Amino acid sequence: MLSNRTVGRPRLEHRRLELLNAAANVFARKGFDAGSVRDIASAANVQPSSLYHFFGSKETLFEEVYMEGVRRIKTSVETAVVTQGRPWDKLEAAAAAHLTSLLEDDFFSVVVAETIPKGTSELNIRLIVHRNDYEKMFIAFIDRLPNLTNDNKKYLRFALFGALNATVNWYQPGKDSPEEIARRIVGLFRVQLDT
Amino acid sequence: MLSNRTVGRPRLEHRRLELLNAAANVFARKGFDAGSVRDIASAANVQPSSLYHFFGSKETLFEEVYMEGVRRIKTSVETAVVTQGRPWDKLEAAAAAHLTSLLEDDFFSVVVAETIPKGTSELNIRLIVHRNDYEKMFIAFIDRLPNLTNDNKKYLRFALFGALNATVNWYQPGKDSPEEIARRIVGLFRVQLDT
Amino acid sequence: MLSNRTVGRPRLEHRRLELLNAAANVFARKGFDAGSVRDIASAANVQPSSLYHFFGSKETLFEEVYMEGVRRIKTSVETAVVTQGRPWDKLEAAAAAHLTSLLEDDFFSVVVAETIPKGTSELNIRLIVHRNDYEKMFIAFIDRLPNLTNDNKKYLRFALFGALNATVNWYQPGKDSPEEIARRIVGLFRVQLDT
Amino acid sequence: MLSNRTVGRPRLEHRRLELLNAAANVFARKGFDAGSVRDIASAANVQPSSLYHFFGSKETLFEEVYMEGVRRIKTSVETAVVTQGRPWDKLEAAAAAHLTSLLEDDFFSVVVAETIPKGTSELNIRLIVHRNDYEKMFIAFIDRLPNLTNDNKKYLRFALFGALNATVNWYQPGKDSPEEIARRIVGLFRVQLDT
DNA sequence: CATGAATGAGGATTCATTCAT
DNA sequence: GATGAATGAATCCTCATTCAT
Repeated sequence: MLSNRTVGRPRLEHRRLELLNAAANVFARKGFDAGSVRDIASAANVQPSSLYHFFGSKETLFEEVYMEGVRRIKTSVETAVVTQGRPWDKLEAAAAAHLTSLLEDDFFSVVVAETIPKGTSELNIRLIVHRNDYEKMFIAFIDRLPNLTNDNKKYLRFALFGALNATVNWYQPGKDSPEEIARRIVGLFRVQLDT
Repeated sequence: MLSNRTVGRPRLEHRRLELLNAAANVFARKGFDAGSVRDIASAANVQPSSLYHFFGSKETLFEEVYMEGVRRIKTSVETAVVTQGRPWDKLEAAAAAHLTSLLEDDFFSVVVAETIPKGTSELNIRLIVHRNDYEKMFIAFIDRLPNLTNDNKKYLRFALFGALNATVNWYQPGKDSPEEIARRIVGLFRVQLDT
Repeated sequence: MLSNRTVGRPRLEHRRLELLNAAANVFARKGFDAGSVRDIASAANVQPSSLYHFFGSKETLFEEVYMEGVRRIKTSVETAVVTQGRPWDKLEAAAAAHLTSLLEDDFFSVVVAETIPKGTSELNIRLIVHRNDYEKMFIAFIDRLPNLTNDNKKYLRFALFGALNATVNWYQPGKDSPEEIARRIVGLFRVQLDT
Repeated sequence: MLSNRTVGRPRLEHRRLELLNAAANVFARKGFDAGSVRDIASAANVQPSSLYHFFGSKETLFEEVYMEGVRRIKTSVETAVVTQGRPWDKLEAAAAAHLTSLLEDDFFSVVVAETIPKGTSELNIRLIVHRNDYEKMFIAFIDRLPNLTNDNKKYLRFALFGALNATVNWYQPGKDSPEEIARRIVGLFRVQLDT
């Protein structure tokens, strides 16, 4: 027989996730500054004060959304990559997974893509750590590409990330799919070097 | 020989420009939402109410900063490009000018680079118009590149803009110069086709 | 016997009513424009921001005061009128009740009497609706007066309302009572026709 | 030959009158509190600071408008009255003139009719003095009515003023004319006593 | 005479957050 | 666990007014 307190847990986690979802939604649409605690609470059909049972502050709430976003992209990229053997194929698959997360309604990932933490506030520094955690994966993929100088690898990484994350600004749902976009963008870099 | 009709003006415009500079500075560092009118006023050693002598609202102030940013990048790109003859060289020179504006202390340009207007607020729609005005220039350069399908041109444009604008997130003043960065990034796309 | 379903409520409504009272007081003394949210808050020993817990805006707060004012006059007129049988007596009793509300410390009624909504702002249009709701009662009393043409009824109504509401400008507490004033004013119109 | 300084005067007075007109217009439409100095200045195509060449403050500007309003109604009532011989006819003519000023686009008179000064602010006390100056005229007309007790006279005055000034709230330009309205309203009081 | 520039006080409202219930 | 109430600081902006030019 299970004890009561483990029976109660899933309920709790469920509530937490609801709030997190609402927060992701709001932050993805409005950003950290313009997305208010009130917005989030009302999106979750809850009073603002209730949020503080689960999250210490707006900042930590944002951080949790951000971390969850990183986790999700990471997972989807990891999954996508295993089926590929050749380095450039791996990179392309990773890019496709990255874009799919970003462009198809996963608000958590959108928050990660749109929030480029700068400055030296404590929050931002923590966000950078989370983000790096993810970007390391890409660095690894790029590292294994053949025939590239270290410098080229560095610039390829920056350019690829910039190009991929910018898609949120021009992507149009009906048209080219995230996979297609990934193929085309990676293709721009790939042709010349993958010989 | 100077014309008479602008005598006296510079003084008047001077104050306006000071305030505009302060605003550019604040908006570049904090963004539209987090950059408050108070911040800007105190950066200009002025009372917040004084700003409203020159600008009708925070939004129009931001818009003016944005427009000035667009104007500056545009001018610097136009200037940089004339000395180049071959299409890829033109593009590289344009990218270099773009990055120089962005990365070297020109807050106006930074505002343009970091503000990617989305959504349908009236302000954002106006910003998009200003921005398109500038991007058209780049489209023209890319259009003249040889041996590229229309699709490739489209993706090249999106990827290049994404890669260039993302530099603000990782650029470090002491290291590679904007020109060098531009050369490397354009180089990633260039090699294969520019033969 | 009290029902259970409102147990606990009075406490909650109590606070709201306090604020409404403070607002009525301020609006009655200074009017809508000159009566500030700060005035009201400090009259209620509360922070201005606390008002927004109960009322969405200064306008809706005012509207609630106005509606409550209408409700109170209406109730007092309805009560006063039932004891009277003859049409002119009914009208006089109504006028007396109207003036009593207006002149004796009921800030809510004073707000109604002093705010003559004009113009086409959304607030004013709503106020007119509330006011008409009340004036309809008087129209009914006047309608039942004998020996009056429709035109005379119309002018009697306008003149009587004008005369009654203007009393707030000259009424002096120690002197003629509201009832006496009502009797005299109605008497001016009454003599000739009530035969 | 006229000296220069008397030649210049009319110009100045003309300007002053323009500003006064603009102020009357704004105050009539919005009232003292909601009508801002900016509103007035822009209605007069002038900078706010320019107003202070002619008027010491918003309050004194309002007071001048008010005084001018009183002067105008007074004049028009005086003129209207001379052609009448019988007391009730005089009163009716006065009421007609009063209403004509009020209802037909004379913003100055409207300000007087709509501003019922209360309270003990210095401005309001001065306004009351101006207003009394005018009301004395009406008191005189009423005083000469035959067969009325003093009390009746007092109430007649208050009621008549109330009824007349309230017309601004329901008057509709196309319908009954001010003269007609005056005739009807005075008629309500007149019939019974003018025998 | 007119005004552009500036101001400090105050306008209504929203903010993230706390806490007793 | 949830919330209604409250808060103080901050939000953008408007106010009437002053004064050097």
